[in-house]
Amino acid sequence: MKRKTFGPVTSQQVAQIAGVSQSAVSRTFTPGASIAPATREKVLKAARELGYRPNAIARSLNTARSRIVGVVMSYFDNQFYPQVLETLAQKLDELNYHLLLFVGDRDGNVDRIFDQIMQYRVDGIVLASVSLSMELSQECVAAGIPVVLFNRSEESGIVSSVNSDNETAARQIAHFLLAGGHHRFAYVAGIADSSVNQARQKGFTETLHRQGIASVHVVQGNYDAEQTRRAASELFSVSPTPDAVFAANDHMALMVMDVARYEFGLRIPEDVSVIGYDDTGPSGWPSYALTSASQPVEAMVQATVALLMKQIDSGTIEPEQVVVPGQLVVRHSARRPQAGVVEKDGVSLFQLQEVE
Amino acid sequence: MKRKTFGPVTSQQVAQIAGVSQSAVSRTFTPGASIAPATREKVLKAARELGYRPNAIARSLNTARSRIVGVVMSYFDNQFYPQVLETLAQKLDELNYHLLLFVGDRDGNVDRIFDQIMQYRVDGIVLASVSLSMELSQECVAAGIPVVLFNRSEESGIVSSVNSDNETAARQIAHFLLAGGHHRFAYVAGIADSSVNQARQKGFTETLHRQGIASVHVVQGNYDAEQTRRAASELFSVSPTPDAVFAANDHMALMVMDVARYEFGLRIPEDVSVIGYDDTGPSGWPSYALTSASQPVEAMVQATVALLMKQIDSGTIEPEQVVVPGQLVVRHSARRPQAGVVEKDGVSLFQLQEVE
DNA sequence: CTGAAAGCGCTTACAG
DNA sequence: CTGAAAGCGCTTACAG
Repeated sequence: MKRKTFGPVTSQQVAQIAGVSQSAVSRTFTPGASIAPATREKVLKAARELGYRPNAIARSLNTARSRIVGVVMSYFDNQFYPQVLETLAQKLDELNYHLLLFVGDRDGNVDRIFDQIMQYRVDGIVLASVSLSMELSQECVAAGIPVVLFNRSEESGIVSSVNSDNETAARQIAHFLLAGGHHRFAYVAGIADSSVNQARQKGFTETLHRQGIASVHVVQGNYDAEQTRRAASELFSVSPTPDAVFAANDHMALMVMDVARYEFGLRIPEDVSVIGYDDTGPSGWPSYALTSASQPVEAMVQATVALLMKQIDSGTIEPEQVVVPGQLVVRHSARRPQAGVVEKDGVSLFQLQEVE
Repeated sequence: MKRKTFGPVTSQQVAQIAGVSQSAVSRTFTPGASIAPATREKVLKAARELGYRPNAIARSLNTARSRIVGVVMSYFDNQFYPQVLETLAQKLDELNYHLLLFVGDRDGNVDRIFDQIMQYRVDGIVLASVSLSMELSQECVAAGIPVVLFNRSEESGIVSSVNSDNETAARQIAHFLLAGGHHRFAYVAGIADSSVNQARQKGFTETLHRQGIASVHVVQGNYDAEQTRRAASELFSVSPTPDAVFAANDHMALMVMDVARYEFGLRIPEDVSVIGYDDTGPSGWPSYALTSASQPVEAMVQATVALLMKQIDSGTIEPEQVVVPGQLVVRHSARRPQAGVVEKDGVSLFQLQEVE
């Protein structure tokens, strides 16, 4: 019915040249399949001549395994995410899986993307910077597709997630600032209903309240550079001006530092201390030297991939919430407390002896 | 032979429920196929009930179009690339194409990656931060797979590429620095045999030589943070110290600025001017305010996608070398010349009246 | 170890 | 406009 055009080489063609059956060709390229060394050699030789590569698409159709993982990500200007993406691609590659990338609109228009992902019959999905609606989660479970939320979680607990210990870290930051002798606190929030923002805000403000701080000035940065600029301006415009600012992520914290220094002429940390969350590359740059709660990318990605593989291999989906511990990396953007900062492998960390 | 497990819903199942043939289901989901509205409705209803989505993998097998573009990228810590990736994913998505991401080893071990890419029968390939060997290029042409090199090129001209006008921009930078009254020039090189490095180095040094500058201190940053740190240290350690440094990209330029300021206590631009290339996000941050040659990501990606689509649609591969013009964005990391800097849409640009 | 053949889930001439 | 059927390039029981 159709005519064979001069497309890529097929196993059929290789078989012909090698003088074996098409099955033999297939077996040659299927690890563990039973094939005589001699046959194998003939096939490999012919394959080399023709430049044959097995068609992964066709393979997927039989095996019902695409070896593709769909990844939805946004906020590419926040270094944390590209770093995650790079690591994810590498770790998947090691397992011979591949990564189909989708960029999430910030509007959270997941449904359309989700539809696209599903069409490719991915073996698993990683959602970073976007959350999944209840409905879609259900559908994944029904379809038997593992999903893991990366750096976000869902209350229902119906879908797996990997996070750092946001609330604990935020509490630690509160104690760090308290111990550093600060008095007027501010919090630059991320998108209000994002799970990480909630956990960080909760840990921070609750701890402060418990320690007798009556109020925390909360402004919305929404993980967005421009909004953060405005939020920071507001922060430093109304008096009393804060002497300690915790931004829900580094991306916003760096912006806060720039606004403080270059628009308000404030010295950091003499006039105001700034702390972030993520410990991304730029935070370590001397111009910023941002004190920040680390999110161990390597460990978090490792956990993500492990979760995915476990579910793919077992064929069953048992949601798990993984929490990877992080550390408060102390640099120079915040006044240091007298005690509690320890040196470890060349970096300074804050060790909290929390007595709750 | 095989038993149907409870996987995703198939068109067959939808057909059964809708009481139509499987062909009808297929047509319903094939834009432009001839299908009666009434039939279509029945199918859509059944599809909705079952949560049916056409299997893109199976579709690819017939159409010999995967609607997948393979992208090889590295240097994720250089903001330029994530930005490119994000834009690329979005533009492809608009055309209903998808992006399979591969992370290139810095060793340039393209072959293995290439093999993987080919197995998925991608409709096109974008190589950013990695170049293709002659051999592989041939193989792509033979297989009829469009390839475009992004931000790099190949002498042979056998494969398409998209670049900014590296040499012109570098010449402009030389003139800018000359006009700014600098005398001792240095160049922080990227990987020596990368095409963009060569073009930038050539444009810069040749222009300087032609204007009577006897020597330019060239050090190797190799696009790598740590190597750049060392290179910068060397630069500022041997006297006479340069008063003008052009780094082959922003990523290195930022590092040079940090080393100059925080390790050598130099003031920028009073003691030394620094210029970069890419005009990425961090360059605009007040802490750096890096003067930099812009690479218009949007336009470059647009050109890349256009090239790809043209070749995919036509089925023929005619290599094209696209050069997108950029501009020298003037900020505060380099002394400004008396004349030539103009204000445009809120940014300062250097307009060269080159008299060659 | 090997080949013939069924089947994966679609698309698309073909004949109505 | 519609359905039956061939075919896309593989994998994998099955029977030797």
